[in-house]
Amino acid sequence: MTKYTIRKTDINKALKQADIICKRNGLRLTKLRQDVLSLILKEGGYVKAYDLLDELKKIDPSAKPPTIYRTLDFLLEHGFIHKLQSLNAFIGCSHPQDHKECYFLICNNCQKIEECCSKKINNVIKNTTSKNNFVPDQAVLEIAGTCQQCLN
Amino acid sequence: MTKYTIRKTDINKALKQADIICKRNGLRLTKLRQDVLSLILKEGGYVKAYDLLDELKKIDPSAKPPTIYRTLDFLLEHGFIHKLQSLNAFIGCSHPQDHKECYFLICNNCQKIEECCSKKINNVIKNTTSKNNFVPDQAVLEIAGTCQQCLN
DNA sequence: TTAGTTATGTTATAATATAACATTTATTTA
DNA sequence: TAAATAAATGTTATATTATAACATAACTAA
Repeated sequence: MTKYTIRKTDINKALKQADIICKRNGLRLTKLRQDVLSLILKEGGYVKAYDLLDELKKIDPSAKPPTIYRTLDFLLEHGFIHKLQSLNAFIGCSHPQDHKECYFLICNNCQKIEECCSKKINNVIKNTTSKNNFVPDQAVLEIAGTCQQCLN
Repeated sequence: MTKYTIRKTDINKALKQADIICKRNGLRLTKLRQDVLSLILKEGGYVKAYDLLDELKKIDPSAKPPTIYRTLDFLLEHGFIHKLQSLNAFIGCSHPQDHKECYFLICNNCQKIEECCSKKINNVIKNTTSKNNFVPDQAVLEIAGTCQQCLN
């Protein structure tokens, strides 16, 4: 079990890492993309697209829905963020180089998100798909419930 | 691995089963709820809420978005259907008495959905949550990719 | 039978997301 | 380096998904 939780101190690290990955892969981490990624990372938890748009407008008043959705698409495509399908929300990824899929624990009480990626989960997905002769492209695993802290 | 796929011939069975479950649990399977469940089951694959609304309007022209969403909520709550979070769509359940959670294989090519529920998946989810001291309420697992038939 | 609850009707609007086309900026190549 | 190409962003409009709020009707239990 590997736990990842983004800390404020890790934001710059994550931004630098994104920069490196982009350079290595011939991707353009434009100011807009940096700004949006930075806003998402700063948030700490998950963000809704239109809340993010409101934040972005403080930097660039001309920003509009396609501005944010296109940027989110870029960041998603290259693994810098993930989409939480059951919340229609987005969250930064602290380890974009490690893997494509991320699995999440979502606390219904405090809204905190915990990544819960593990090889065991990867394996059970692999076994499930291979038994069905199914070639997986993307796996979404989101477990909602109550986190440790909220249980006390 | 248990595979479930709804066949046309199973629709009536599923409707009757829903009826029995409702009676047993003091739930009211009203005409509206039956109609909507029937429309979803007849579809075979997944349905979008507004497409369903269009179908329902043929039976009840006064149907409006809240009509369909409230009915979907009832059907979801009692496990007669499931929501595919990554598609914003709904699909009938052929075995509502068996379990609450359903896991899905989603073919990006032919749009066919296959349930892929298994104890192994249940177990890995249990292990993941217990290691995190997390009390799960609902698990979403949706694996998108290419199905067997579409590979040929 | 009337009080309470559950379900439905209805209007309006909120929240999420994309299509389509114009313009600008970066990259490639002649 | 200039022109051609590709990639990113700007902009308008609209599509899609979902819920709030309040009125009425239908069932249920006392």
